[in-house]
Amino acid sequence: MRKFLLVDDHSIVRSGMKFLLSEVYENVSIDEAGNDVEAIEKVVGGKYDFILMDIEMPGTNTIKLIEHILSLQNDARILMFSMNAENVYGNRYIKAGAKGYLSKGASVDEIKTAIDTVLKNKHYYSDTMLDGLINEMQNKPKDNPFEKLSEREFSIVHLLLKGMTITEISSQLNIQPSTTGTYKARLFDKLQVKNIMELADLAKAYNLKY
Amino acid sequence: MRKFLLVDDHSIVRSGMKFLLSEVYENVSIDEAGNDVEAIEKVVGGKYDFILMDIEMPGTNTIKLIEHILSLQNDARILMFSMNAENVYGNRYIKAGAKGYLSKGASVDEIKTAIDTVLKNKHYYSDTMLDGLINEMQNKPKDNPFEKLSEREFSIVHLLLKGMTITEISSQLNIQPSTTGTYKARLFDKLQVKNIMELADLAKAYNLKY
DNA sequence: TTTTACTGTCGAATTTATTCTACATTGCAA
DNA sequence: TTGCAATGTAGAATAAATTCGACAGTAAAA
Repeated sequence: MRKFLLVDDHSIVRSGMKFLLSEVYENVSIDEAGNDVEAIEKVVGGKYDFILMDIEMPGTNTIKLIEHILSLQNDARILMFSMNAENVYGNRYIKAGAKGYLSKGASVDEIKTAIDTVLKNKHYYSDTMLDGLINEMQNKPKDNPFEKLSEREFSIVHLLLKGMTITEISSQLNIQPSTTGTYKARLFDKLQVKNIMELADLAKAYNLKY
Repeated sequence: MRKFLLVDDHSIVRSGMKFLLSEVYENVSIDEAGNDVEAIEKVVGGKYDFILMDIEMPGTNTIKLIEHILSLQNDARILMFSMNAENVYGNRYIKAGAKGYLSKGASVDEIKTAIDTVLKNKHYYSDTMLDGLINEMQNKPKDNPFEKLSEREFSIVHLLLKGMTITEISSQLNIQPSTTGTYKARLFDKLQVKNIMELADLAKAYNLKY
């Protein structure tokens, strides 16, 4: 009899997953947790063969939760999933020790594949996440990604974060818009963000003062 | 034999709901739709006794979908639900003709209650939504600037907040970039913001979920 | 019932941003 | 000391965003 644990704050999702799992796997008992505290309680109560965890749970630091669970059961097989759009920071969860990441668009079949993969103690990555992973592997990340920026790029970040446009920045710094554009492209690349919103998020995540 | 329809882009949620419903109600056939087109197709194919619909579906104007369905079946009993945080703007859906609104935090029991209520052709409101409704009835000063936005503008805000570009939004919504631009300008004007950064701040200030 | 205000939508013109390539500098590692 | 990688900087070409004027439909107000 294998034991599965579902960690998600949406009871509907838990029910859905439970249904799917019970349909595919025989001889499994499926526990549920609606938040981090419950999750820890469950894991303290006994080891699990598989843990499926939602990434977005209000008031919960999922990374810490992963680490905490792993400290209680170091061979835990955790599969993360997100109900929202593709999470660019998916690899953070892998780094924290999760065995895989499943994104919103996943079909029921893909979910099953992912679970099967993780159950075999292998890693599962959605395609979109693979890119990010490879990228990161290729250039060993410094703890603070903003440290990778040059002076000029850094100042552009600040101006950008103030909501200034390329033209405004350009005239303030007395350089050509194309130059500013180059900086922007370079720094977006270095920071692995796709738009200002993500830049802002990242800045907040590293509590960059601006 | 009653007919239910589930409209949601997450297959997991559909499975979950299906499971819940089939557990509670006997003699029901449950159809699924993953987007607006499928939903319309289903409704055209025959009336439903109950329709459960997710509020957040990419590329779908839920309000329009409600209206469209109602135009096909004017006695349709539609219950809206959201996987995201409490939606302060739930009344929009009621106004459009939905019979009720169920928010993220809903427990399985609450979901059942809601469905039962709607099935009896009565309205169901989550507590948090009631406050908003009462507020509106009392004509309290609506200090929330987002209330001033039109439906279309509102959805643009969301997409914008996701970091999407004008072009991306335009193709997702199947409208011209110039149109999207017009909305953006209008909503920026209504909200008195100058750039996305300010929009994001404002959204956070009024804890607009996105 | 006419008028007015708001909406959803565009096209064209214009302004901005982005991309790509390029080229000096400079610091540092081989 | 050579040589490469990172930097600061542009120009040209291209792509995208913005502005502006317009128009029809609708709901609300007078």
